[in-house]
Amino acid sequence: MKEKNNLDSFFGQVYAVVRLIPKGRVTSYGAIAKYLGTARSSRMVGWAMNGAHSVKPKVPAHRVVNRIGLLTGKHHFGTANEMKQLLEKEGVKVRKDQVVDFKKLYWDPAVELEIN
DNA sequence: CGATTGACGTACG
DNA sequence: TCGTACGCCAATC
Repeated sequence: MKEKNNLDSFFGQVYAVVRLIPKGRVTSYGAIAKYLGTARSSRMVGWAMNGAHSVKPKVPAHRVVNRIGLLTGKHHFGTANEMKQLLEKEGVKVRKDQVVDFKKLYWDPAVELEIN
């Protein structure tokens, strides 16, 4: 059986925000955590993504990277190249497991969603 | 039930 | 500026 999105849980909120990430954009775990009000629990965002593969619709976890734009979670996609391919496919260039022009492609929900 | 780990981030030296 | 230590909270062993 399948569970609901668990939007009532911290994980569900993370999934919702990640799904709001525009194509060709990337964000960081801390940005999401901060948006949810748990900036100090940035690690929990990573844990939430751990279950992202079990959530539908699929969560574009490949758009979520660490603070320096490094594909730290690439190893969780099954294949490391998978994450890189997905990012490049959406227009995000990846160089040595690191997002190119990350600062320019950075999408902060705490800002983008606020001005909207 | 207790200790360790973890897809991070910030603080301190 | 770079390297190391600590904190956060949940899940796993």
